[in-house]
Amino acid sequence: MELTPLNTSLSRASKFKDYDKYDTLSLSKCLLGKVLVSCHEGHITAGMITETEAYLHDDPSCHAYMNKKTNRNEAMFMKAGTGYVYFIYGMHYCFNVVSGEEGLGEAVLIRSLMPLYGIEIMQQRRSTQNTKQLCNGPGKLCQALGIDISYNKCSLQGDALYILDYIQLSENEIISTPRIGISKGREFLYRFCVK
DNA sequence: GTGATGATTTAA
DNA sequence: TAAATCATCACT
Repeated sequence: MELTPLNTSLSRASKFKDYDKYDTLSLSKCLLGKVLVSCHEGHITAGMITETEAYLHDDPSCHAYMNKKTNRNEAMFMKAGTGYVYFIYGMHYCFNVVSGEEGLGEAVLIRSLMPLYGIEIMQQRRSTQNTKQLCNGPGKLCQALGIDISYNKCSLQGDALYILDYIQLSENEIISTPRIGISKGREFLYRFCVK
């Protein structure tokens, strides 16, 4: 697929708002093909979501498993369409979209993007020219889009970080596999990728 | 206060 | 394959 500049189809795309209309697994698939946009320190960067993972409330690998609230996972219990950002391995941020009923504790981890806009800024932030290496990992895409802990608990219906409708994918264009980097809950096929 | 751990990335 | 690197969490 060719990279598309923001000034054509994206400028006419509408902001996705129906976070509370989907259960978490549906939202994980629904977000594939949409575009995550950040306006950070005066720069717009954006990429199409190509990989997601679902974290359900009754799933042992979920930060909110057993309805356990901690300082870190507080955002997961907020309403669908809230950003949940956490810091891990002493150096990386991961970005999630809170989903499901408010108070339930579910989210969709955004694992990979196809860079679409602000690629030079992403290259600067990531310290690499290699476009394929800009957003192909949860920590990488956060660095590329300037997503840090200040975006935790932000509304994704605002102007700083939001999602645009873009490409509508069908079920047979999505593949499901076990999630990456977890020790529990490997039996669930909760990782979704664009074929 | 202490110690183990982690939804990762990078370089070797 | 292993090191980097530290906030977060549970608690000897």
